[in-house]
Amino acid sequence: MNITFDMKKFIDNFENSCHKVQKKTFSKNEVITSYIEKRNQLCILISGNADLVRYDLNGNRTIVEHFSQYDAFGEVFYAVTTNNELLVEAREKCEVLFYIYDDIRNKCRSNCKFHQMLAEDLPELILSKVTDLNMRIELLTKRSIRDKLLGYFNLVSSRYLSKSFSLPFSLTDLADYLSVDRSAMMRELKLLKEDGFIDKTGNRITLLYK
Amino acid sequence: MNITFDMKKFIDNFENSCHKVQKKTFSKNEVITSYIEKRNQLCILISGNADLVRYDLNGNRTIVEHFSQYDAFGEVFYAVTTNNELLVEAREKCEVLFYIYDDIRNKCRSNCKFHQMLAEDLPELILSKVTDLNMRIELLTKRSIRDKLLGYFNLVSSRYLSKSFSLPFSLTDLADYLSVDRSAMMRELKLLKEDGFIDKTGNRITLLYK
DNA sequence: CTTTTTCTGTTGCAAAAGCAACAAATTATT
DNA sequence: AATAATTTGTTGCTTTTGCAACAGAAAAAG
Repeated sequence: MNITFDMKKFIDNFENSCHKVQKKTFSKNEVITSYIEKRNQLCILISGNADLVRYDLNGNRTIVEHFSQYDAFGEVFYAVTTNNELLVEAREKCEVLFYIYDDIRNKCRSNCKFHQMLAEDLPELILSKVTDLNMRIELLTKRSIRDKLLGYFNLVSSRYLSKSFSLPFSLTDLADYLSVDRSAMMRELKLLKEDGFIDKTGNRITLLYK
Repeated sequence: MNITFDMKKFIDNFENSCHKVQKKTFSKNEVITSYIEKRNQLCILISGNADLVRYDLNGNRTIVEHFSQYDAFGEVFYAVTTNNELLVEAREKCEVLFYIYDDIRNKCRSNCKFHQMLAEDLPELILSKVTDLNMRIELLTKRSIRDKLLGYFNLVSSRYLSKSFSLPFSLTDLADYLSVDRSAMMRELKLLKEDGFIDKTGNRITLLYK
């Protein structure tokens, strides 16, 4: 995520700040939080990476969002209307800060410097979430697996400023992220290679066009 | 959109407030704004309804978002990475307020009451956008046209608190909103009727399950 | 270092979705 | 009120995607 204020510096100064903020560590595959209850939680990932995953009634798994350092997540962002399970799962060892959203908006405001600063930059924080989600929607509205793949590769490519990059997750996960069948996606990857659009070795992709 | 503060009252008191805010009226099919240039615009729809529409290179049209009274939109919410055209088009006569986002965050803050109030409620405003987009993503990640239709109908149904409702747009537009082929969607609607899931007369839908 | 588990790559077949085209119905326009 | 434009409903055919199943590769666990 693209945050305009200096999250690192901000987080570094956290320790001797507000006692209401909890910092927890999770190991691989642990569930960081679930979006079932209404806790109005806002979480920030300090290290590691994690996925927001939905399991639907047909047994499909969807990676709704992928989080890396300094990304924000939590129920504040999600009006849980669905009866599907929504979990944030650690992909590797993760450190996470837990806030209560109401504390950022109200209570702590006047007395706690930490929450006050966070409140100050809250619009930017949430706004970067919005732009992220809009990019995700643009991907998902592409009509074919091919266009979804190319769209995704373009995003990653421009993020790393390089035509060549490693995918941030496994191909199995990529299929769940693009919301398509894995084997169909593998087939399309092969075709993209054959048609000279990309090169692919393991999960390293090189774009050959433009 | 679900805003927690009283947008109506807020808008009503606008007239004798800040001269930087522009109010414009658009007639049906007019382009309210385009997301090509970087103007950092934030718009609020006071009346009417409009769509954020994307036209891609394959000639597909996608309704990215649908806006009705008091919904917010504009480039602030969208990091335009794509080379596709992104337009907000009026579906009927629309009144729209135009803000510059920076004015809300910085300049006007101390002296203009209107911007000050808006800044105050900005996190809530943006947050409701986030939850909207998340619902949209949930729809788009459904694997079949049937599930997309049912998911969408559930949303509308719970919004109107009724199993029976009129669709807020035409079936042609619904297909563009769900990002599927229109004729395939029509076929699926027929099947949903035949299978006893829904009843349908024109664009009035009645849910027959649960 | 060996075993177990997960991930990758592939395929044949079935199902779903897209495309194209058209007539009928509805809605706008003059 | 007549004409034009758009939307709805339908269908045959084609293409794409999904499903199931499996073998080999790679990664994780013991």
